Amino acid sequence: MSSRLLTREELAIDPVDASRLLLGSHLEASGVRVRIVEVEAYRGGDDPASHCYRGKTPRNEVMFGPAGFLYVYFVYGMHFCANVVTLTDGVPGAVLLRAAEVVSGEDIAFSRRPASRSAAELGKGPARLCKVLGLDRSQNGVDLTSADSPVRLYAGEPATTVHAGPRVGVAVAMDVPWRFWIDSPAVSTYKRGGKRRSSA
DNA sequence: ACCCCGATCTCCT
DNA sequence: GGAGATCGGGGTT
Repeated sequence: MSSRLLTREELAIDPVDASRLLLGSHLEASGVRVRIVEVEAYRGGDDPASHCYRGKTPRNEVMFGPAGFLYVYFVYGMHFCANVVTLTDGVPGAVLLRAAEVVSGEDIAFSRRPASRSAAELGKGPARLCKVLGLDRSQNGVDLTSADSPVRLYAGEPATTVHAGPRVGVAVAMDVPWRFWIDSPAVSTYKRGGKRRSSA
């Protein structure tokens, strides 16, 4: 079981490179530990799909800060999604955690998501992943690289085979394959970019 | 004040 | 496996 925390220096890289680093890494919070199996890279002003595309706001502020912090945002009026901030202070970038396998604390994970009908389903999706780890906006901005932090990120086995494809639910920049995943039953099923397609 | 955005659950086929 | 319903917040006007 990997117990080495990833460092801020290791994470201060382009989110596309950080994605490969994060696949296979472990995230631990409130009694549950997961292995990341699917992520998406987001940049800043040059990435129209990014929360930071139009500059800094109170919500995306954490993405502009130093690497190694957790960026949590609210979605659909009832869910949360978690990202690992990358790059350096002043340069926005993050990796969205889309899916993970529960490696310990499975009983707690099931208690947080009673609707799950299999272990693979526990963290199969960005909001589900947050749910099993107990992540919400109160953890926005916590340091993932500190042993004292409520949420910690550990180095994992380097991924051997990494798949890539377009990001989920993103109607722009369909040509950039910045969704990355490794083979796992917990990888979310790919849905083509939103069915609503305005003329953008 | 308004518009746009999106993940999951629950049926149903 | 697929389709429809569900909701609140952020950003811009």
